[in-house]
Amino acid sequence: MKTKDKIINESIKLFAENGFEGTSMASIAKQIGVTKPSLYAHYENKLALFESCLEKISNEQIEFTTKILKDPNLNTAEEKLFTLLKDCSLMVSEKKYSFYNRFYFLPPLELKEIIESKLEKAATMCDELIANIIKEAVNNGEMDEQLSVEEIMYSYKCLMDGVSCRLDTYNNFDSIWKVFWRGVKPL
Amino acid sequence: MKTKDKIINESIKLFAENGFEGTSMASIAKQIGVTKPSLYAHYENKLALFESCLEKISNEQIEFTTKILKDPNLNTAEEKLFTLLKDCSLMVSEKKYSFYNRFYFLPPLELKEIIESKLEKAATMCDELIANIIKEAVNNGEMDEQLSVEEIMYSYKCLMDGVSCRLDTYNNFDSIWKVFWRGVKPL
DNA sequence: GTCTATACGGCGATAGAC
DNA sequence: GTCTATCGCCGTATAGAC
Repeated sequence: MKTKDKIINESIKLFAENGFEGTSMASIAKQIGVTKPSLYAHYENKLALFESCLEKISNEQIEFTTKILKDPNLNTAEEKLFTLLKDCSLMVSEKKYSFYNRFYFLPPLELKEIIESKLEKAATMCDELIANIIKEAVNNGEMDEQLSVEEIMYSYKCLMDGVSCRLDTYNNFDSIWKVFWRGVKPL
Repeated sequence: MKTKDKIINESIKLFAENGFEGTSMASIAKQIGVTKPSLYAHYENKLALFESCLEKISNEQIEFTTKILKDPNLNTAEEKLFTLLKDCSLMVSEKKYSFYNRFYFLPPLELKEIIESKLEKAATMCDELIANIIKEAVNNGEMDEQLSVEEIMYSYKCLMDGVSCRLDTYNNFDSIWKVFWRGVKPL
């Protein structure tokens, strides 16, 4: 792997674990096995490096969500949405989704606008994909037509936020899913 | 208000907004209108100040949860749990619950153990209070007896985590609550 | 592109006068 | 208890040799 790619990959992990201010250029360099100034040969400064991380994570998030929700092996909305919930949570342990969550939920004030602008596209696209699944499920009777798409959407996204901010507590998703599904299926 | 109390109150807000490393002693001093060394007359160092914040927040969290769940004006489990969910979320904008969440969900690695030990009591006590409400509701038929207390507990706590980590998205709690309650009430 | 050496600023913390 | 002045450290970032 090229140095530039190593830098990005390790930076994502370190930023996810320690935050922006908690991650020093020295610690990134050490992790890769180069010296600090080498980083500046590939990225103008710390902020530029961080922005590249945001872009990579944003693209991966879209790719990941699309792959699951358009997977031909997953037939029902229930299968698709459950798999997405579970896999997002598993991604937290790979330090990728936790990067997304950390900076989405708790952006450092001075980076807030940059982060929002870089992650907005992923957030919008993923929301749209999920909304389409829900619409279809309401129409074909898999979910209760007495509920609006917005109501289901808010609930599902709340589950996603909940499970992804505290992984260890939710090693068993089945309970959470059971209650949610009782709530959205036709009575 | 005494200087010592001013320090704690402003520190909680600043730590909640900017994290531990993102909050300098200088910024706390400036916010209060004193100089940096004055802080050290009241707290031994930055960590000791932070630990005092943790203790205050932990106590307030217990007090707050107890007040709602034991409120004689709230009669049903549904009223109590809905009120708790909503008010926790509103507390985020007062920078108190967001302090709790920030350090509970994303503790800086070197402070992880200290934070857990200081917030453990609040977490355990609040969980117990909630579990009792749920048990009672399952027993008196307000919730479906085919669901276990654990299943409902996981789901409710997931909602709490979800709504409190992203306040702006959930200004309308009714949708989320509607789906949850359909999920737990008797069929 | 990578290194050694270094500039410069902000940080936590302290000394000592009032 | 509060201040001014200052220390030592570590952070980002750069200069310049190889």
